[in-house]
Amino acid sequence: MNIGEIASRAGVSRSTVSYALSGKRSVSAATRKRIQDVIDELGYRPNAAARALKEGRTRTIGLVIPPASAHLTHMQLGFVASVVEAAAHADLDVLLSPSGGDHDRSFERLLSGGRVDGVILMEIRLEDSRVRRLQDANVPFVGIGHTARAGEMCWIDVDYATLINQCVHHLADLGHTRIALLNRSVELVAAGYGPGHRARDGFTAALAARGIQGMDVECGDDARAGQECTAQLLRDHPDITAIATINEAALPGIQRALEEARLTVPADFSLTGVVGRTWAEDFRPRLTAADVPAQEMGAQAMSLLLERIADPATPFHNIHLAPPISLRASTAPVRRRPNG
Amino acid sequence: MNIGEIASRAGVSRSTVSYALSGKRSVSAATRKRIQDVIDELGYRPNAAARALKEGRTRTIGLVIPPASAHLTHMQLGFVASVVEAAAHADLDVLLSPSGGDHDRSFERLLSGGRVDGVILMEIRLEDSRVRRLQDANVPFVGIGHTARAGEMCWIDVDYATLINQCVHHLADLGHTRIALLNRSVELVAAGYGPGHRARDGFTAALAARGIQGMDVECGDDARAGQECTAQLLRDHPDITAIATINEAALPGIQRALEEARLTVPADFSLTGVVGRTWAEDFRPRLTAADVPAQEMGAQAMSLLLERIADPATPFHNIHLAPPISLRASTAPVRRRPNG
DNA sequence: TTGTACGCGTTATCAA
DNA sequence: TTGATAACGCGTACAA
Repeated sequence: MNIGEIASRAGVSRSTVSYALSGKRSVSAATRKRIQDVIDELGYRPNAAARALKEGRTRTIGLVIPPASAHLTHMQLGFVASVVEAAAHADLDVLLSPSGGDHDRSFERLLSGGRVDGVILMEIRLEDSRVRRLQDANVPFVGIGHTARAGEMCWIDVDYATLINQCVHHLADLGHTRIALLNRSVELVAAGYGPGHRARDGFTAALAARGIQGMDVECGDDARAGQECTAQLLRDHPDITAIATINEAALPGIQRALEEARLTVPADFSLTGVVGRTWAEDFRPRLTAADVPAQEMGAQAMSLLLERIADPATPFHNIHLAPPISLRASTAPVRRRPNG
Repeated sequence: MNIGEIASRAGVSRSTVSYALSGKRSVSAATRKRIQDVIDELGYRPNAAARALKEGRTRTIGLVIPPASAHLTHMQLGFVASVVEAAAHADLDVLLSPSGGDHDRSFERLLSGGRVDGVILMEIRLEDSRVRRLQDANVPFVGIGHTARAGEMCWIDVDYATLINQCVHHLADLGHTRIALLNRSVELVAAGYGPGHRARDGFTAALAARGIQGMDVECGDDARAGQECTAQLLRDHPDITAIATINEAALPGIQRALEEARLTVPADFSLTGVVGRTWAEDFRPRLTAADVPAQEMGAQAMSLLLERIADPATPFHNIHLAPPISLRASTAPVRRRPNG
């Protein structure tokens, strides 16, 4: 079922069929209808490979996700979902590539096989070899997240430093003077995961500004780790009255540990941080937090990418989102605890 | 940077380069090394479109996921992750297609554009027009889930009927006589979502077998809905002592509602069902449940698909998984409640 | 080991 | 203005 088949059945030449489909030459209404009827009848669609070969573009974009994709957070999942949706909207297909290591076959295929017109890169490290590879391969790309050298690429990111900073100020305003930052996993932070580092920076800066004490704890990206870390934290520092976190997946565990310690949120203990919007609203009590608009970010990343694909000389746009902190029900003025 | 470039730089013909790469003809060691050196130096990779055009296969498989991809459950996410991983392992790329409605452009592109060698279809309904479309388009495919006519396609699925049946028997053995099934969302069940229907069938069958009473409740796929449904359920049927569920996303909400009702799991109330393994283990108390091995299922679906692609005449394999119920800490003998 | 036809859609060029 | 012809993109595999 190729264009020749359609042409002969419609009694026209192959090019006429092509022109009728693309509209790059006018075709008489009668002929066009005849062609369209045959196409509808046979369910013909141009072969993607042949078209890509000729046009030099694939109408496909690559989405590079973290390798341990089983552990995608809700926020990351929100990115994936919104990117896929935005792509579908632009009639683009999305090729998924789980990548991380340097010698990644699937990632290399994306780059040098001409499989995609552009790439969206997730979970970027401060030093990320994939960025260099993409630059060298001359593939248009946009990061969700960015490297240490902000100017070297086009990206959209959450301003974790500012947001965690604001969280701490909010807690300090409520009278909290012992605050913990529950960060992402040790491995991730050690690997130079930007949000982890920037959250820490914002945290210490705010602590210094307010002259209060805090501790910074790395925590695995799951509920169990959240529970253990929080329990440990409460044991080691019983005077803590609030936690700020960027570790979405740990939240249910944090909550369980607080319950086990007979601490009610927000009466006895305040909880805030940076999490995806739906997550914050689904949580009980509803979470006072900076709501990351994962949905819009994916869509924005896609439009940045389309712009780059259309004109690779476009200057690098850098979008640093600092969504306002939504006051909900998980923070309250500090209350002196029995033993505090 | 195409094969001709490599050929001329290595001083051989294009076909020699091709043979050196594919190994389908022997090439002298010296020549092969010369070619490989040039390839390594320039980072050449065969153009995917040209290769697909000639070979008639794309080395890409399509993964059709539910459209409202923002609401993927952990289990579904596990499928996606494991499929992507299995594909990467087989050096295949994965094209993601969010589909659901009948007029889905991305889905249609998969079918008739020759973009993929095969398709893995998720979230199948009892009557699913996409199955017919795939059959008509003659695209090898494997379902994670299956339609009402089991024999018409190749699939791998969780035997919800049997598992929920076993859950009820387990609860009945513990003395529970008032049990609720917390199903997936009304919309999903109304749309003919198989697991919802089969879970209900297994539920009513087991109730009848044990001569006990139960109620079947549909519940939205999120924590909030879980909380509301459970609260409502406890209000309407205060004599309920156990819930079985296939609604993973509702679990945190179920738990919150139980807590609010001052019911401790498992002392006052038993909770069980069919959920992804990691989810069951992360839950507190650890969930007695049929652990769906989402990871292995994705990998198995992929190998079924590879088999079908290799030989489309392969008889349809149907794999109905009924993983044993793992006894953990969320079910216990019924305890007469104050008002019960 | 090399030359070359082929797969298929697109588009420049030529013809009517 | 519309239709037909042929070349092109690139890797593969048969014939030489």
